[in-house]
Amino acid sequence: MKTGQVTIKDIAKHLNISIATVSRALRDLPDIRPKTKKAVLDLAAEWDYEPNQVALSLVKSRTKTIGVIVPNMGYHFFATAVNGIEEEAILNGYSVLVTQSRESYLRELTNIQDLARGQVDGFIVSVSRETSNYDHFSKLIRRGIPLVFFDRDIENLDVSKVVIDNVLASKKAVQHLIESGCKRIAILAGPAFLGLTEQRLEGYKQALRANEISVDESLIVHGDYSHENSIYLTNQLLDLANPPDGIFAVSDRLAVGAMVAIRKKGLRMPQDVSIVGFNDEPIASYMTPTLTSVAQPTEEIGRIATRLLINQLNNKNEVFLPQKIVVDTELILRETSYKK
Amino acid sequence: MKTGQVTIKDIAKHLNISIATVSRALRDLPDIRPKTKKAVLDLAAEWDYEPNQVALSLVKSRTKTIGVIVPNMGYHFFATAVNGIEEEAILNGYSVLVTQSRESYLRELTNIQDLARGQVDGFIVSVSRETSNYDHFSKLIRRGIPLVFFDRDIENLDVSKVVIDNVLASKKAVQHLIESGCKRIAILAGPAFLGLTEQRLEGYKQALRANEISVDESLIVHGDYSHENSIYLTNQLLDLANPPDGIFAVSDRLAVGAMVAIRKKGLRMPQDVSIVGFNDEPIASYMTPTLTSVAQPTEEIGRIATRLLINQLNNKNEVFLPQKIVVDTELILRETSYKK
DNA sequence: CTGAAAGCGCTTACAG
DNA sequence: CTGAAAGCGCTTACAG
Repeated sequence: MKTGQVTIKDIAKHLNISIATVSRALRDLPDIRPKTKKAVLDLAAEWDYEPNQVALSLVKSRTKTIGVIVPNMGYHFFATAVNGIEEEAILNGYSVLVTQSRESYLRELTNIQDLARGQVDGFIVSVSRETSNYDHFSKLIRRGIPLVFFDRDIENLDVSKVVIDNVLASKKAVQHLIESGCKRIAILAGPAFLGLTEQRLEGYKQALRANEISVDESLIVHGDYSHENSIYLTNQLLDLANPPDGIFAVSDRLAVGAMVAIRKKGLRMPQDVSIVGFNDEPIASYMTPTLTSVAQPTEEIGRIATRLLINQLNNKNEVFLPQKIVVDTELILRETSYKK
Repeated sequence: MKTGQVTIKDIAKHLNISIATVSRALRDLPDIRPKTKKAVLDLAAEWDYEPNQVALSLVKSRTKTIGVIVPNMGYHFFATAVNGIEEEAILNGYSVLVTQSRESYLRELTNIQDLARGQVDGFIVSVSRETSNYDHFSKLIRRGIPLVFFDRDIENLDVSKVVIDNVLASKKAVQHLIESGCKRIAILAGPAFLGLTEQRLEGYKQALRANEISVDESLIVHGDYSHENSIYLTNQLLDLANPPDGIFAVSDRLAVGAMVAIRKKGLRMPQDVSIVGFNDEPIASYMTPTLTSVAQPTEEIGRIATRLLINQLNNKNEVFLPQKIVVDTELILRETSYKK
């Protein structure tokens, strides 16, 4: 009985054959005497032999592993997207290595650098809120390491991406609030400087303009996605001399914070204030009242991103044409807004 | 300008020196002529050289990577625990590779097998609900690959673990319900056959017995942690001829489902039914009414597990004594139960 | 059907 | 201060 990690060398020595023969037996290659093969397989089983992937990766110059970097797995959206990525990766014989940037540029940078040292064949990334320097991505491209963005992307970078039409999704949400009778609609717009934030803000403005409602800057508030911040911002809105009667939150987390703040003020939803969230997380159905929200096909987004990446990986020597896939969203009507 | 992955061989050739010298220059080792070193460093920077971790791992026979296997990152508890693991790992120069079993034994098995092929130095695992065959863990131990359990563990296996005292935590929760006036207390007990389920059920029974309340089997219901299932089970309880006036749910997910079901029946909380959940997830504070719940130091649990594992990794040649760390829980009182 | 040799990208004694 | 050689665990032509 051998202890510790068993190698083909150990097996070869014990059986008095060459490592090449052991390798062939283990991989079920032809041209091997049945008796030899059986001896190798038996001993391998007895000794719990497992091929060393690290050695294999070195020989093959590929790891069959995809690196995924998301801001935070605690966000339901990312946990779901990663599930889609994993499913699709497994289907194609790939493993997935997930790391979080925790919204820190530095962390995103080191995660990329670490994994880019040969541990993964390519990356699927949703950019951290803090990231405004894109050199780490450019370097990846320069080094020929495939990269696909999803959800939060970066403009002007020659990579594939899968996103939703944020302008349109946001416009539809605000249009719904207008149609259900809201006159003063505020937006909890998320972190400033995030491309996604700007797009959703743009959709908000477009909807107002289309209905000849003037944009009131005091109804536009920015901030991170935390619960506490959302409560703080909502109180700020409700304390205005002329408070909003509708709030569009660009995430369900923000919407939930808003609901808690509104309830605490003794206001009713949707009678006093209507709310629309974004992402349609499970919590939208758990709240009282249940929350109207913009749904994205989150798992599918992960799957598409994975397909794009694997496709690029499989055609590394052909010319690469970055693709931008835009998936549809759907407004799910619930109790925090009037149906129309 | 070189394209593709640059190696020390490329640099050595271009500079007309040996790879050993390049290696030394890159790693800042002594005994190297400043001029040589500068030439190497400059070229490495120009060419975006990154050392190949795969090759390094092979040479060093260790990857400095910890494999983590959890049932589901979508559960807030595991997302939080993994955050703790990551923090502690980074602090010690380790990377973390996270995979999900998705509550599937088969998936847990293949995840372990894949990562055990040299990709990680050790494992931190919370066992899948389905797992009743432990051979994959025994094999790990036999092969000398360190393993630490947290939350959901397995008895009679020679490994370290970090857990809470589930019997005690559960007993305290039920005692609280009794003290706040509940006469008929039901338990949403989670998946049967999970060690953790049995322990929490045992605590429930102990609390009842200590108060001379007889155990009514119709008030004990099992099932998975899904929202739909929780609603179904709660309806079943509420439809009893003699329905409960208190429910102890062994997870907040179950408690939230129960709350939705109770609300739909037009019952009030805590006036008609009191509720206590488990884990004290953020959602406990978002619900209306806010949810009383048993809090565990989840991040800290992850950190402790990581410390145990790294410690074992650093002392591989010494005799190993498995440790069982039990951390404290705390009952957080909120609106779904009467304070006393 | 089997083995010797080269190589994947790196580190590490050992010479000089 | 630098290089040649062996080795980490494996695969892959190439001989025989």
